[in-house]
Amino acid sequence: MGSCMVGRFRHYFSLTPEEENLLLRLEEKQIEYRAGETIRAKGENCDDIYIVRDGWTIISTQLDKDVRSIFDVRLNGDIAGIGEISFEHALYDFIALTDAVICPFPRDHLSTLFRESEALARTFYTILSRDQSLLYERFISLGRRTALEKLAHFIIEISMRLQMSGHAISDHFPFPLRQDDLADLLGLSAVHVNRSMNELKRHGYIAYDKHEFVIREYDRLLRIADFNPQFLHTPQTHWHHQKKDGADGADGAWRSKLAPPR
Amino acid sequence: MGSCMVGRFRHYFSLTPEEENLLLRLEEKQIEYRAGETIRAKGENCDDIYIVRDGWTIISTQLDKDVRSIFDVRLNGDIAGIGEISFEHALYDFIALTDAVICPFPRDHLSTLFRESEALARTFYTILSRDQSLLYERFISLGRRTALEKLAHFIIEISMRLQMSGHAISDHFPFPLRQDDLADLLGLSAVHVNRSMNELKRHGYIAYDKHEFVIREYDRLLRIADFNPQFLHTPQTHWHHQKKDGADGADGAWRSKLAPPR
DNA sequence: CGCATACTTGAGCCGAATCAATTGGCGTGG
DNA sequence: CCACGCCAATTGATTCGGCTCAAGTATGCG
Repeated sequence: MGSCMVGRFRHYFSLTPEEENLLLRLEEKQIEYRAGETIRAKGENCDDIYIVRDGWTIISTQLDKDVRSIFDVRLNGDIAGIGEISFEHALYDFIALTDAVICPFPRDHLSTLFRESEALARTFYTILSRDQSLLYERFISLGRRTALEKLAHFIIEISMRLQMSGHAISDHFPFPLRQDDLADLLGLSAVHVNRSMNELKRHGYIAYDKHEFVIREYDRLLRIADFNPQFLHTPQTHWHHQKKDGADGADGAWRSKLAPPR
Repeated sequence: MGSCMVGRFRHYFSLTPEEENLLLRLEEKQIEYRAGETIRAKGENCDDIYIVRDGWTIISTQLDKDVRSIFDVRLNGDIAGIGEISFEHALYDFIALTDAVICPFPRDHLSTLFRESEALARTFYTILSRDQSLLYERFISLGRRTALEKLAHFIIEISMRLQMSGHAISDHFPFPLRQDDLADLLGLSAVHVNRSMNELKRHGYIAYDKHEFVIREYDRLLRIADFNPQFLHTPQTHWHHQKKDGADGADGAWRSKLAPPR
């Protein structure tokens, strides 16, 4: 089996064998974690950067006995820990939500990689850049959206990220987040997450059983969430759902082209 | 007069003359904007990266006729636009709040700079890294803090950032944000910002006249905000306020050392 | 002086939090 | 195979922080 980074970078341009080797080096070491285990706790040494190779993980912090904040979900092919590169000790927790396979590598590998290949460096930036706009979009959720909108937006975000990282079907996917995880991620109470999720379900927009999630009315969700796919570098081909019920003035806004990396 | 980047980098290590020249190159071009002007609008070409040399600026987006979200305030010495490096068109607006001096430079300059000096590259990362933890901290505000806490936290953040970027006194500074800016930044309504600010004022924790801001009880604010200075790379010497009224169990938490950049 | 743009204050309402209790699945051990 | 306990999900009742609407006050500026 290959590397998940190689796959991801191929998303943007074709790699030379040397570049492929450089990337593979980042995933030389693989560590398995069980659901719930802490990959790297706040305060620990943070010389390493991580690639999530498999499983769902979160970056979070425990503010108090019973108040937590989750900053991000890191999935297959995502990078974690660059935000703390310049600190001596990690500022936040990095935790496996499900069983997970993680590839840690020393941060110096990055410098080497950048030195060896301009294209890799650029693509690395591309990915980091996407991650930041991801944060910005969740910012909007936290600051300016209702519970229903927050949930709709997050569900779509996840569905698209999963699809981009190789998950075949975008409207049917595993969803290991518990309701209190969603709460801490979206700035809600678990109780209210429950009510809102059930409202989405009752309307038939979504369905879920155990931790299998189904999006039944993609475009309805899109409209609720006012979702802007630009920030994910989503190629148009990923967008077939929007077609039906297309008589919508705001449509053009997200019928946008992929920004080609340069 | 020198470069604000040079000053900022010196904060972390001493520069060789060559490195200083590389940095100066980033600020070769300077453009002045008037308060309210848009430096770079959403949708525009974003080949440039910006250094804020003087003035207050924000990164924001207009979601609707009367709903806006502000992601960040960029001050003297801050960098803007790297988050969009990989996109063809800017995703967010970059706006001058006060009269401002901005130094745009082509993104390629960054690659050159990275190639020429390992130390500069690392410090650049240090700064970006701080910016991300800044975002994370505001995340906590948006998701898990009350209006009073949000305001207290933001006020302290700004006061410390200003001080770090050369502003002499940390508890007395200009504050050009209007109440509806604060609202859009912290996920509140302008009306509620008003009430909460006045509550802080009534208690005597802060004072402001026009756009001059005074922090009267720093440690009280710190306690309200549950502020963690670690994420700003704050050297201990900046911390004299905490001394008085020190009989506080949680004190040790933020009496932490600066993480030296490496 | 008159208009515009903040800021301020009050009244009423609503979304979401909190508290509390119940349900249902699932693993463990008897 | 059932009893027990745990934990997530669910549901109801109540409270509250913050929003909206609306009116009034500064302050500044052409």
